[in-house]
Formats: sequence, structure tokens, C-alpha cells
Amino acid sequence: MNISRAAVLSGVSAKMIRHYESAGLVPAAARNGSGYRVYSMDDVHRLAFIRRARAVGFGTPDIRQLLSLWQNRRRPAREVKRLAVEHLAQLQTRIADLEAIADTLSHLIGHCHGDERPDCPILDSLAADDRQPAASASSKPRQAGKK
Amino acid sequence: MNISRAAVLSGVSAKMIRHYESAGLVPAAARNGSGYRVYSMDDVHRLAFIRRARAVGFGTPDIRQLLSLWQNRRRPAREVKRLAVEHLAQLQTRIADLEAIADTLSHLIGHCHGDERPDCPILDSLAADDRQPAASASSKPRQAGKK
DNA sequence: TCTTGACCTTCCCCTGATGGGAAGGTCAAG
DNA sequence: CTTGACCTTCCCATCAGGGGAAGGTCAAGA
Repeated sequence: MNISRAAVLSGVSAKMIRHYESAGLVPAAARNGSGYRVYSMDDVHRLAFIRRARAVGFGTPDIRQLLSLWQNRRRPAREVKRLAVEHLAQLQTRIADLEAIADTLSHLIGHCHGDERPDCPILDSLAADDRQPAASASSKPRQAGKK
Repeated sequence: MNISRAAVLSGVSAKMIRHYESAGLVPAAARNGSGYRVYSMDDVHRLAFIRRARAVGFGTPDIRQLLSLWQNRRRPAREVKRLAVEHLAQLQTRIADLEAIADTLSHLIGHCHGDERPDCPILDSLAADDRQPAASASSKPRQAGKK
């Protein structure tokens, strides 16, 4: 089958199929006489696997490893679990970071009256000096020797 | 002062100061006789404002608007609050998405024994067929007329 | 005065996943 | 043969940065 059919069956756009090929996530597709890429159902399954792995947030290097573990009949489940646990930890870190930002923001929003008046704690907070005065050095101290 | 001093005082790297200039977030800096960029404390404050806005996750277009609201003495706080509320909503959407992914992943992890055996529900789930069979069409139905 | 090295400039490439679009070749139906 | 749906490769853009090269400028010390 051609690439667009493989795209429909796998749920991965033709654009991304070519991209995964150039990124080495999938082996270079076979070609027919006119240079068109030709796919088998095995290829489609592999692409769908990639789509699902991406849907749970795995990045290219992780997916590469997952694919090779998937191919290998004798893989230990331990390896797969380790990858997943690491990835989950990263996700949780990102979530916590975003939550901290959201908390800050909603705090600011709660203090802003939000009417016609120009005074606004949100802007005030963005404009506030949050860095300590950096000791001395008046203008251009052309470092005597930094590192 | 030169760009590296402005970078230290504002907490924005010299690289990013140039980037913000080319992106139009800050007006083109004044130049001295040799073409070096020259900054005032006003410029530094503006850069620090950008840094803080980025720290709460605002993107370039939002920051552009926040800066112009900040400059304008007669702005209504309403405008600022609206931007912040919109941005918060986007943050919460992203957080919810990530949490859904994390939940899925931790569910899978919980079902994986993670030892030497090769059977692994994580890989099984990534390999599982999750798309309905797409009706018919056997091979290459070269569309008679799609859209 | 010359040397040195810290600083400045512009320009280009990289990230990661994805899409848009152009230029040009192929194929099948009418 | 024409048409248009499909395929190919290549380049560009996103976002918020960072890395680094090539080359000009400046100030301090010998």
C-alpha cells in the first residue's frame, strides 16, 4: 500500500511517516518501480505503536528504545518499566512546575480588581524588583579576570 | 552600559536580549560609535519585566500586549486581568492533559510486574489496536472524488 | 606602543513534533 | 490525451532559547 493508506490505517500523517523514517524510528520503507514508498501491515502496526507511545508523551529516544524492546521476544519487562517510570517522573515534574506557575498566576488574578482603574497588581508584580542589588560595580568594570 | 551588563542586571542573557530585539519585544537598542548596543536602566527594567512575564509562562504575543499595557498610564486593569485569566485557562488545560497522560502511564506501570519475564502490559497496550477497522476498502481504492 | 583577552557584532545551526507549501514526477479513470 | 489525485524531495515556520564561528573593538598591563 501507498503512504497515504498507511497514514489512514496507522493514524500517523504521511508527513510524519516520512519524518519518522528520516529520524530512523522506522526502517526506510520499500520502494516500488516509480520510487513510491510501499508499506505492509507490519509497518502500519509499527507506526500505530509510535503514535500510541507519543500519545502518552514519550519522546523520540524513548520510543526508539521501546520499539527495540517490543521487537525483542526475550526482553525483560524490567527495562520497559524503568523507561516508563522515568518518563512518569519527568511528567510529574513538569506538572508540578506548571501548577506552581498557575498558582502564582491565580493568586495575582485574585488580587486584581479588573475594572477601569489603571492600578493592577499583576503588572506591579511583573515590574517588581526581584533581584538583589548585585553588590557594587557602578558602570563598566571591565573584568580584571573572571575565569 | 553594554549588553552583558544589561544581561546581568536584568537576568536575561545577552543572546536573548538580541533575540527580543529582533522579535520586536524591545525597541532596537541605541548604538555607540563602534556599533555596540547601549542600554539604560529603563531598558533593563523592561527586560526584567519580560523575564518575569516569561517565568509565569506568558508567550511572546501576550508579553507584547502586557508591555504596551504597562507603558500606558491609563490602561484599564480589566485588560490585564483578561489576558491573565485566558493564560491561566490554557495552563490549566495543559496541566489536565499532562495529568491524564500521567494517570494512564501510572496505571500501566502499576500492572507491569517489572521483572525478567518478557510479558509486559505497557508494551501490550502500546501495541494494542485502538482504532475501529475503518469499514471496508481492501487495498488502493484510488478515491473517485474525495472533497 | 604592542599584546592580550574580554568583549562586541552578525550569521548560521540545533533542539522536537508537526504542518505548510512549492516544484515536479506517476498513475488511473474518463 | 487530459485531469486530478497521488507521490517525491526540499525548504520554511513554529517556541524559547543555546552553541559556536568569524571578525571587529577596547582597555589594561608590560
